[in-house]
Amino acid sequence: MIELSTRYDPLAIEPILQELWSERKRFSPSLDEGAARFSMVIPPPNVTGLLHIGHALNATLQDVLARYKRLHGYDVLWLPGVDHAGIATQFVVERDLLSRGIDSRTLSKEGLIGEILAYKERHGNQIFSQLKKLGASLDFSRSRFTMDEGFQDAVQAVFRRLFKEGLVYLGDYITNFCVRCQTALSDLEVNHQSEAGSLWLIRYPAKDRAAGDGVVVATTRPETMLGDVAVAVHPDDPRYRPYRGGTLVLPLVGRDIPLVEDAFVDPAFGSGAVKITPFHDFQDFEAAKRHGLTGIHVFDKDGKVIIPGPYLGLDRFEARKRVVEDLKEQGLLVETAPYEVPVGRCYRCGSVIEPLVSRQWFVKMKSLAEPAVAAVKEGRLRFIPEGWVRTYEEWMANIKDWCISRQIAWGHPIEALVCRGCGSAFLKEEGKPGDPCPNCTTGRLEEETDVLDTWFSSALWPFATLGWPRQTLELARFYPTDTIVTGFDILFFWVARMIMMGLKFTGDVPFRDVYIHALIRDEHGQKMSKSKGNVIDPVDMMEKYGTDALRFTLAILAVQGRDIRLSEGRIQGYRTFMNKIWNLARFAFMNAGTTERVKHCFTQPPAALNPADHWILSRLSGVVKKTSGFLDAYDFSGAANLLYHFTWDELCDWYVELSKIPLRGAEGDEKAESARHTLLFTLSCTLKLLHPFIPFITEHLYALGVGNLNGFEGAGFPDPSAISFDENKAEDFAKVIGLIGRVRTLRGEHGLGPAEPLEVFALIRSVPILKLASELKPSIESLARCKLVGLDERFGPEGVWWRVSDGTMDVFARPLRQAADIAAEKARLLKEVQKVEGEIKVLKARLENQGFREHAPALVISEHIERMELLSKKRDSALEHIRTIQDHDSGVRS
RNA sequence: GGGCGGUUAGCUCAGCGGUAGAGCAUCGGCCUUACAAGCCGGGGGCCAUUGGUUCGAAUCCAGUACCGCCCA
Repeated sequence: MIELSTRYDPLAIEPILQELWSERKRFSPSLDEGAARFSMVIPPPNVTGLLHIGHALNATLQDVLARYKRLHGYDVLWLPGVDHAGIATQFVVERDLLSRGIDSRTLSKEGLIGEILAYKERHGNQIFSQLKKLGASLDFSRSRFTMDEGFQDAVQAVFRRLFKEGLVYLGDYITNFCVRCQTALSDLEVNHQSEAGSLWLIRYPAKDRAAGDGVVVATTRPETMLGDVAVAVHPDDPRYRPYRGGTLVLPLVGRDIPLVEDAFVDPAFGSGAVKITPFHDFQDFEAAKRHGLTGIHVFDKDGKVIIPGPYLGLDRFEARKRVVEDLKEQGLLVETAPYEVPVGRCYRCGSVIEPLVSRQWFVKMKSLAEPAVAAVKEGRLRFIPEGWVRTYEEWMANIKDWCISRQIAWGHPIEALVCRGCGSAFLKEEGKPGDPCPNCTTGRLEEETDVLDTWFSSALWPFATLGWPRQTLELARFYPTDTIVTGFDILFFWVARMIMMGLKFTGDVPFRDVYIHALIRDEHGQKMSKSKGNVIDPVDMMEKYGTDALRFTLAILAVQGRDIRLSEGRIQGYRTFMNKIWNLARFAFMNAGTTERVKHCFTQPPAALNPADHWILSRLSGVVKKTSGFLDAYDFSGAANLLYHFTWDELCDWYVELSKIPLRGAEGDEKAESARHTLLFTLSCTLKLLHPFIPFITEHLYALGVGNLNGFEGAGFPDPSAISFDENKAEDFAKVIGLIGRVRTLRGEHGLGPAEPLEVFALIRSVPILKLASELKPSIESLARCKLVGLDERFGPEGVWWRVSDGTMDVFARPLRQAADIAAEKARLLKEVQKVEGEIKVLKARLENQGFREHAPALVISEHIERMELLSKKRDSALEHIRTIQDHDSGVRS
């Protein structure tokens, strides 16, 4: 006999299974040609990263899919890996060095890379062991790293081809520059937000006019005025007509600058006149181009002023203070007003971004974006939920060239030679450093020292991890992958770029389905952050409540199209569900006898069935189909909810209780045998259904049941067509459940404790159900805690009873040790009549409505009529009963 | 400024044309030998607001208000 403790202790079984799973390489694909394949790649976390709750959600959902597909017989590859995360990793290591008193700027590039590699050795790949702890069924033998050797080949092959096709170019443009990280960033790597600041109004005197005459310019960044080359106003703005074509004198500098007209100026902003600083503002850069103006560099890469004069060498923010002071002194500062200023900050370190003009590498995006949009339009690739298609298309339609060069040490090198003079670029093999530039007379070729944006390599993830550019077996079998599961925060960074690169370099989409899940917030909808102290650490949760409880919580909360609010209480709540499952198995095993018999019942559907067996198998069969439906549609929450309620409300609360009666039968008793078999079989199917969500407890229990450590290996998903039962019997049985429920309600509503003896009489107007109720007398008496004293098809009992009806069946009950309280019963019945009559009124009005009878579907009308009849009978029964007890009452009194 | 989403029970959320649901919380009764991390029963909602479409709207459409996110 299999014995279990009374409480489920996850910590006692999880480590053992984890160990077993990795030892046996259970999660490597068989590569069996005969089997259908299913593949996913994990969104690679940062190499030095730790598992946070978002990773836990992401990995849980993928694991549900992977395990579900394995149960369905697919040859599954779920491939793990990590991302080198250039800026983020270098940032972390530099901070670590600084805490040890080392300034990374004093190190050579090689020295810094050495430090990063050392750090990676110390802290890297921790996330893999955390993913194993989570039960993620990844094939760790195929782990990849975006900087590993094969990946380097892929990155360089892609760069080379894009370069040869003219899709990569080197140019002087304004880009977002982080003065802390000392590198250019792409548009996406800047977080834009509003911050409290000021709007300054500054008078720019008009040249050759009376003192005090001039144009008042509005700006949020006065320090950049040192590099102003013009002032712009809207062409239709009447306020500035008099200054048209005029010249202004730039304050503090004394340089002459023109007044230009440009429709990009918003007349409602400040004074309606803005300064043009081409080299430190994106809009101004474009405007200057339109007006043929040349820009002036104000700041260097450290954010310090480089213009000779009193401000030389000052930091941006210091320069701002000094400029404002000086303007005030000269009487040119008209006004300072509080203003919400749009500020761009580095998404890694949070420093204020400085737009700078510099020579950077770019990828031309337009021709890459077009096929990527078409792939979605043509349905070769789906977004789930599909609402994201619009966001995707919007971004793709307005896509800008992608700045891919980064001035950091940690990343894939840009293997190119550049001429500092004319800005020409060549592939590495086209020359060598020191060669004279073929395109100009003066320059010499130098090796490019910039590295590629991390996302450049991440964009190749789905195919580079499978061996591309080599034509490997894995690539042939598992590409395109089936599904990618990710958060919407990296839709542009990553998903869109993978689609573009996949199409460009493999000729096919990188995945068929993109499942986009929500971000996790705390229970009040706040973003989790260390500074707020509201972070829920998945590893803590696994240790406290068990991994399955955490996974189940995440899955059941994963509703499409809404943020997930997570509280520890929810996880605690689902821990009780794990305990419920444990005890369900405990009960089943307790009553099962030998392990041989358990194994048989676990794997073979029962043939001989009791009435309750028909019912639970019918329910089970429906649940199997619905679970598949939910999971095929990525409705994780729907599936988890369904399984939760089936397991708890139907299997545990009803079937287990019902099975106790036949299970009391002696050894060899047929009814006992059927119940035992059905219970064990239903348990085994339920474990399979739940397994994708909660792999540890289910595998442990299943392995015990079948007496085989390999658990679900080769078990297969429950097959509804193999479960036979009689649907009519199942439906009749549901009525008997209703009868029991009605007795319980009467007992509860009259405040009668479960120990108080109760007599019950049932008036059932259906012969088959009446017969079934008679057959199930012991079950009814046990579950409703009563004595069933009578069953009749036509007449109720004599005397004073409580009575409740659902229209088809009237249930009478009365306490044995006390008189039935007539006043209370009357009050209860009156309340019921009132409620029922309210409903009848609504139904009647609808049925009498001509339009309803003409337009509503026949089924809906017949349902209304049926319901109306039931309610009427219910009401009549109650009214009749009120009369009966009244008569009796007056009879007693007279 | 453009786009997207939300507003349903005290809290957190399902439902998305045909009788308003769940979990938690709450109230009443139970240690009924699988489970007190449990069992049985109950109460609680003009489905933000205004219009429209429809025989019928929490559900579809439009506007409004508030909340949130993304892009400029």
